[in-house]
Amino acid sequence: MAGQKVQRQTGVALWRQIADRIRTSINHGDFDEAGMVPPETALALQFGVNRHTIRSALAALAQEGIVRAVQGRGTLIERKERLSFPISRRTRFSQGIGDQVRETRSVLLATSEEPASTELARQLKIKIGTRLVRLETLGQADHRPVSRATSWFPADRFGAIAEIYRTTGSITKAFRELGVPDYVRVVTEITATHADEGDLADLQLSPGAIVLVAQALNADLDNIPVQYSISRFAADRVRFTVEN
Amino acid sequence: MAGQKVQRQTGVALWRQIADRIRTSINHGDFDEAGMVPPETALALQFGVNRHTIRSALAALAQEGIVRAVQGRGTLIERKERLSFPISRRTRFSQGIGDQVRETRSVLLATSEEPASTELARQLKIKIGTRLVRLETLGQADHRPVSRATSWFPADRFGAIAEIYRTTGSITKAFRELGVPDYVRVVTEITATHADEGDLADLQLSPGAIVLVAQALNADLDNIPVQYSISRFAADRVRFTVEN
DNA sequence: TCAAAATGTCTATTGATATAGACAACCATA
DNA sequence: TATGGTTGTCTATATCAATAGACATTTTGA
Repeated sequence: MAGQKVQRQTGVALWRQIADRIRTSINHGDFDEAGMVPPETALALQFGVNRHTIRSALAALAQEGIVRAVQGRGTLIERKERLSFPISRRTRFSQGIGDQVRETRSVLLATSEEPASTELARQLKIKIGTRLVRLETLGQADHRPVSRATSWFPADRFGAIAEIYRTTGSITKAFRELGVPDYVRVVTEITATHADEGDLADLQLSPGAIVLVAQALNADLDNIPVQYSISRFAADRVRFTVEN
Repeated sequence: MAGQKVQRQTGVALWRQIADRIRTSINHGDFDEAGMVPPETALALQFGVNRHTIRSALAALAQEGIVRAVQGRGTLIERKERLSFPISRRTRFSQGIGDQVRETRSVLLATSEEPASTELARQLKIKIGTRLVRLETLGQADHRPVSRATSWFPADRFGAIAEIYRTTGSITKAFRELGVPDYVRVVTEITATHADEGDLADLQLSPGAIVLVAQALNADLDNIPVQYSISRFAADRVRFTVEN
């Protein structure tokens, strides 16, 4: 694997490009045998840059907690992870990744009531201006933030959902208490974009990082829409799996 | 929309962060009424940076062909597009986006024959070392590159697929000629990452750009795997839609 | 036709990024 | 314990990124 090129004068510093590539390689398992990253001098040769530039890249990865440099020995890999997140008719946050991590948790960041916009009314198949409950939530796996989501629910049926969610930390349980024994995923739209200000804060990312955006519509068993949500996932921590 | 913050000293130049945000806004339709981007002075105020920094961002977008500055008038939006790409049991490249653009085309970049790696053997449910045909293809919509894909097919059944694909430009037709009247998508894995060197060239992207990566397995009607592919899409040009 | 508003161009200065080289400090092991 | 390989630190220099200000050029519309 000789001479991987990096692009200059593109507005993305070399150290950041290299940090992104090394992080990808770690997640891909390229250095699993040694359990550590190649020496700085080797990386400098490989990427065709100065050793100091490599050091900047590794310092950034150390800041993220991905590697740890030990003088005299080398740079050890501390953590590698990319959770597989299934998307199916029965998509649930905690269930889907439950067998991949020790602990999943969901935190309510904020909630409010607001009238349905044109777009939300179209998605939820209701009239514009219908009152909705909005929930801002943060999904965590083993105490590391994985996703942040904004969800809307018709207020007439689910006015109390925020309070129930706050105590149970589960949408599924909240639905059950409010007379929806089961629900299914109708459609999911997936895009990718750069992390915005909120992503950087909530998901603990660095600028230029990527988020996968999933816009989803859930309906009850009578096919009546019950939830529309926009979830943003740290792209280097998750992968979506669509089973057909 | 006042005072959107940009992050400093993160290895991503301010002009690039701002270019990415403006591109996203354009694709989101934020400036559709005017058909043009706000004045440079207004953007400078909004992002809290110098006007020259805004000009660098707009120059980058002009280079991509997304906007065009006209002295005395303003900066016009030239192009906005994000194709919707359905993922379902019957996912096909050209069919899926056929009604959204005037012309879709698929080009064969390269082909070769190679033995199955451990990973490919696992996916295609064959023995390691089984001979495979590898196809490198480029998908275009209205003469703009949208995706690049690497596909593998068992060589015993599909040894001639490269030649047929080269003339027809269609996997579906090639399958049909080789005795596979129909096929279905078994599973799709979706991730997002930064564009690599090949993406930049083939998809005409700039560094720091995002690609959506879809790893897919297709099987014939007897549920025997016929194709494993890794497709890379320019994230700002497509969106995946999962119908459940 | 003039003025306002917008983009285009130029100079100057500061801080971040990248290269280059040298050497210190530390670890593993022969 | 001596040696080779590794990370840590320092100085110096050149280029890119960002700010600041001034003014020219073009378009639009009052």
